[in-house]
Formats: sequence, C-alpha cells, structure tokens
Amino acid sequence: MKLKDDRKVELIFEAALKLVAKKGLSGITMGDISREAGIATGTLYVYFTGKDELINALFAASRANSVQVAFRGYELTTPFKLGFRTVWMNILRYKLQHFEEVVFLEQCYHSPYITEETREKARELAVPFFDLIERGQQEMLIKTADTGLLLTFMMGAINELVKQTHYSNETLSKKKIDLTFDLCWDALKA
Amino acid sequence: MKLKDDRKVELIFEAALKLVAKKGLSGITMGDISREAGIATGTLYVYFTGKDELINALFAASRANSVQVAFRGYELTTPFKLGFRTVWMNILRYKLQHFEEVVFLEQCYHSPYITEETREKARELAVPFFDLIERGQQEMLIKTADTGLLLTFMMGAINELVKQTHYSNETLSKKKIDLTFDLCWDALKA
Amino acid sequence: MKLKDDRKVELIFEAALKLVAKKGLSGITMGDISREAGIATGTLYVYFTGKDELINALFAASRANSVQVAFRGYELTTPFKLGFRTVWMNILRYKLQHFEEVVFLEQCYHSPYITEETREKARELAVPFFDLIERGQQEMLIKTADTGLLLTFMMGAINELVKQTHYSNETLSKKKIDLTFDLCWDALKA
Amino acid sequence: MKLKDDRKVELIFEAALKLVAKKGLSGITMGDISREAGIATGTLYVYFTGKDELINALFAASRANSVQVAFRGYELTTPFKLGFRTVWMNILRYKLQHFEEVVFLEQCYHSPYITEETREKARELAVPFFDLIERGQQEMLIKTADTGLLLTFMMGAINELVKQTHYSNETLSKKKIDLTFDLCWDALKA
DNA sequence: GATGAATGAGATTTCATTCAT
DNA sequence: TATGAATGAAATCTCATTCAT
Repeated sequence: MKLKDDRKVELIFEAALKLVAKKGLSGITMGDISREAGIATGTLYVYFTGKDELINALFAASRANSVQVAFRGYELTTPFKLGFRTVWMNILRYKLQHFEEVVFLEQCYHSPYITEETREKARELAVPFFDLIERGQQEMLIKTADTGLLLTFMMGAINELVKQTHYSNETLSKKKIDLTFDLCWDALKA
Repeated sequence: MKLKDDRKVELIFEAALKLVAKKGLSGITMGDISREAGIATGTLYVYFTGKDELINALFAASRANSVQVAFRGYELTTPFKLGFRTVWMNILRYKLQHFEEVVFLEQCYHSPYITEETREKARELAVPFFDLIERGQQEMLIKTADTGLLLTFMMGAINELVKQTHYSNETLSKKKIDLTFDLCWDALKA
Repeated sequence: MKLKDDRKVELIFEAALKLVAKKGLSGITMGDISREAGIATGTLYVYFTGKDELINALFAASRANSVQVAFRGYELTTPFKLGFRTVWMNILRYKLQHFEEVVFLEQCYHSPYITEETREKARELAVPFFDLIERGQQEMLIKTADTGLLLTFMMGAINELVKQTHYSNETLSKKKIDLTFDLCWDALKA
Repeated sequence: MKLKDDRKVELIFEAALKLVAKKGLSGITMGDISREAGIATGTLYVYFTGKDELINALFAASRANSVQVAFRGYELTTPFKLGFRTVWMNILRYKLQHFEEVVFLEQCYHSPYITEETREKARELAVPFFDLIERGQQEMLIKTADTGLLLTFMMGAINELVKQTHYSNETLSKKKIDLTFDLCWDALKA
C-alpha cells in the first residue's frame, strides 16, 4: 500500500513559495504548482481540499517556521541586549535564507485567501516577541511605547533590509548588518 | 488612454484601490472593478487597453501622488531636521489618508502585472528622497550608511506605523506620532 | 447594446432536454449542452449560475408547461367523464410530443440536482389535478380512495403508455389510445 | 468478476443501491461506493472491470431478483385471478422491501451506462410475465389488448403505489393494498 | 487480494476581452 | 462613448482508473 508522503507536502510548499516569489500570489495556478513540484495536478487535491486550503496551510507553516527559529540560542539569563541581538540576527538570517517566505507572507496579508482563523493563529505565534520587548522595557533598556508598535518597527526594519539586499543582488556584509542592527537598536533603546 | 472623461478614470482608480485593499491584488476582476465603479465592463476598455495597463497606470499614479505630496512645505533653506520632519509627516499623513494605496503598492512589488518600465519610472520618482537623506549626511546629521538602506528603513517605519494603526482601528495620537518620529530619527541620526 | 435574449434560454432548455433523453441526466455536461445549443460554454453562465440552477430551472419549466396544457378546453360545466377525458388526452398528447420532458422529469426525481424548494413548487402545481379527481369523487363517478393514489395511478398509466409507444417506435392508433383510456377509466371509476 | 469473496459483491451492490436512491445515478462515484461499502476504491476493480460493468451487473442482478420472487407460490393449476393476485402481491411486497432497486432501475432506463446487451437480457426475463397476461387473455378474463401495454400498465401501477407509499412515509394498510389491486384488476379485466 | 495515493483526462467554472447595438 | 451579452481560453476541481506496496 502506498502511504501518504509527508515529503510531498514539503515539495508542494517549496514549489508554491518559489512561484509566488517569481510571479506573485496573483498569477499562480494549481497547474503551475503541480508542475513545479513535479506531481500531477490532481495530487494537490489529495493533500489539500483546494487552493484556499493550500495557501492557508503554507501561510501557517511559513509563520511557524520563522518563529521557531527566532529564539534559538536565546536564554532569559543572558543580558537583554545580547539576547535581543541573538533573536534579531536569527530572524535576519532566516529571512535572508527564506526570502520567498518573506514575499509570500507580505502578499498574503491582504489576500482573500487567508481566513480570519488563520490570521488569529498567526497572531498567537507572536506572543514570544511581545514578551521579548516587554522584558527590555522592564529592564529600562527599551522605550516605553506601545509594544506592538516597537515590534512592528523592528520587524519592518529587518524586512526592508532583507528586501533591499535581495533586490540589490549583493551579499550582506558584516558591517552593513551591524549598522542595521545599530539603526534598529538606536531606534528602540530608551 | 483617452481623455474624454477624466472623472471616469478617477472612478475606476478608486474602485480598483478599494477592491485591492479588501480582497488583494489576486482576486480582483475587471468585472469587480467595473461594478464597483458603477460602469459597464466594456467601458474599462475605452480608458485602458486591458487589465495590465490599468494596474500599471494605477501603480504609476499612486506612486506619483505620494511623492508629489511629500515635499509640500519643504524648503532647502529650513534647517534639516525640521525639513526632514515636515517630509516625514507629509508622508505619514498621506499614507494614513490613502491606506488603500499603501496596500496596493505593497501588493504590486511582486506582481507580474507591473512591467520593468513602470518600475523604472517609480525608481526615478524616488530621487528627491535620496537627495534629502544625502543632504542630512552632508550636514553630518544622518548616519553615513548606504542611502538606499536608510531610506528604505525610514519608509518601512512609516509603512508599519500606518498598517498597525489601520488594523488596530485606533486614531493615531499626537503623542504616538511624535514617538514614532523619534524612533525613526534616533535610528537615522548620526 | 446587446440585450439578453429570451430565446436563448429556450435554446438551452431544448438542447438539455434532447441530451438528457439521449444520454441520461448522468453523462450530460455543460459542454455538451452549449455545443448542442450552438453557443459558447461561458454563455450558459450568463443565464444560469451553474449546472444546478440550469437543471432546476428546466425542471420547473417542464413541470409548468405540462400543467398549463392539461386543462386546455376543460370546463367545470361539461360532464365529468367528458372533462376528465379531455384532460387525459391533453396530457397524453403533450407527453407524446414532449417525450424528452417525460424522460427528464423521471430522471430528476432522484437526482441531487433538484432542491427541496424546486420540489415543493412542483407539488403546488399539482393542485388542479387533485381538484379534478375530487370532483369525480363528489359526483360518485370515481372510487373513494386516496386522491393522491388515484392521481399517481392515472399519471403512471399515461407515462407508461407514452414510454411504451416511444420505444416500440410505432405511432399510437386511435384504437389503442381509446383502449388505454378505458383501462384507466375502468380502474378509477366507482 | 472474480468469486473470491461473494459477500463483498453484496456489500458493493448494497452500497451502490443506497447511494443511487439517495443521490441519483448521476452523482455517485466509485469513491462514494467504496466508502459506503467500507472497502478501498481499488478493491472495486478486483470485482468489476470498471464503473460500467458494476452498474450493468447491478442492473442485471436487480432485475433477476425481482423476477425470481414474482412467481413464488404461483401454480398454473390455480384459478387465474388468484394466481394473478399472488404474483401481483409478490411484486408489490418485493418492491416495497427493495425500494432502492425500484429507484435504481428507473434511473437506469435512460442511462448510457446500460448496454444494449444488458437491456436485451432484461427483456428476456420478462417472458413469464407476458405468459401470465396471455393466459388471462386466453381465459377471457383479461382485455384483448397489446400484451406489452397491459403489462406495462400493471407494473406502472405497482411502481407508482410503491413510490407514493415511500414518499408519504406511511405503512401501507391491507385496505389500501386491496384497493390498489382492485384498481389494477378493474383496469385489466375483460 | 486489498489498499489508497497518484494520475491525468475531462468536467465545471471564471474572467479578460470583444463586439453588436 | 457606453453598454453588457457573448466568447473561449484558462483556471479550478473531480473522479475513474492504475499501480506500488
């Protein structure tokens, strides 16, 4: 008996991300995805009930991935700025390596594909980031402003750096990374 | 694009922006746009040769609008920080009032609809912003880093503030605006 | 301006009926219907929201047609048996001439296409037939049994005669018609 | 059709009948049938070469069943009306108990699934019924009309009674059965 | 034999565009 | 110019059938 292949979902996700980065969320078809993934169109419907579910699942997976990686090596015991820097770098590294996810997530925010349920789940994943900023505020190292605003600002900075890097086709120098971190830190620091 | 009825082009643009903000760039149809604009589908083709041209024209118009407004009240003779603040506020105000354009532009960046020609024209419009940052650098008030990076960072900050404001459904207080400007200034200042 | 053409619905219905008679309700496609009707497939969706609605509309129209014709020439003032015979003959004539509708209606009864709403409307159309049988019962000419049963029996008889005639490829002789009417009358008469 | 597991063919037939009664012949899929039967889709192809063969086999089996039961207790030596009544009741009882078969057979008549070969075999099974009517005609108890017509009429009457009973959700009273038999007898009797 | 994932042809439906009015 | 019905290519989705296990 043939078993449902978990690897196949990976293939489908990879194919979809690649295509969205290249052609945008509009203009991506189930046919494109299956072709890119090297499987039959009908097979997509073995794993997902339709295009909507596929996109939602990919959105959820993309969000989960980036969060999971963010706190690698972060300890509550390490001094705040160092820990913050670790998380910041984790996110930057991840987004540079998974640029397609960056693009995909951005395209999704205003897409009718993403259901409110999926959005809600995405928000829940952001809790650790709120905690991080709040720790900085308690330690009087971060400005006492709306946490969501500061967070959004930090993420925006990383996103823009990633996008700019990608489009300028240059590899990011250590110096430029440090500079951008300083930019971000100068902005947030109390 | 014929100029028989300029008001009609306005109607079409407004309709398209409204729909993209609501349903994303994928998932809007010529039928949707015409219905929203209160005209017949065929009429769209009187003003634009097709969907691609419509989107590109809207993209160009949206970019032009936001640039045009940015330097209102800005003089080379006023001290830099004041002038920078004026521009910053102009942009913020415009984007808050034209949130649909913010969304639309974001969706367009990775869309196959936008031609390289349109993109190039958009880049040209950014020249005054580069000049602004460079003036700040010459006056030793802004960090000496890649101008594009600093610019992208400043724009990203505004964008995120606008998006966050919009989704949280709250009106932006003077205090929060000032705080965000400080955030941005702290980040960029030398 | 092109106007929606009422004749086109006729064309579509005719095409659908023809195909159902030939190939059954299963195995009929929107493509088949449009080809048979001599229009583009997409045009079907100008007149009906989908296959379901098309079938339901056709069902309703078919039912309505046969009822409308049944009481032609029937007057409450004519003696019952004569009036009953008139109706009986009207139905027979109509069903012979519209065999495709007979087949279509039969196929529909157990189809998931027909909604409960459509069924309910169909039942309402049967009221005049109930009245007819009840008149016969009041005049002591028709057996005092469940009206629905008698009606169903009468209709069944006609249906079978029509089907048998059609499949035997013979034209129905006056003699055979009279005989079948007698069959039916003998069955129902008190 | 392999005979490895006769019970499985039963399961498949039962599942198919149930689904056709519920959703019509159009709109049942091999997947539906296998799910309803509690087996894998592929297994269907162990017992039948395809959907067509499955439907044809079920059609043949359904016809055979109802005929087989019809003449139970019928003897040429018993007086005609009594024998006729026995057969009539056998058929009625069987159809009431196997309503799903009634629906299925009706749906099949105009289906492209049923091959001419299957139809021919079905006709052959009807021979004993023709003999029955002809015996009645020879004994001058049944009208001298086209045998096929009389037969079709009698079957139609039973079918309609069965359908009406089923849809009205009532159990058939002895009185109503007797009445319907009288209806039928009055119709056919010389 | 039994399974159910995989297939791809074909069905339904959508939608940018055309065209008769 | 303005209209919106008509078009048909292309998208989404279904499903009978195959095939590796």
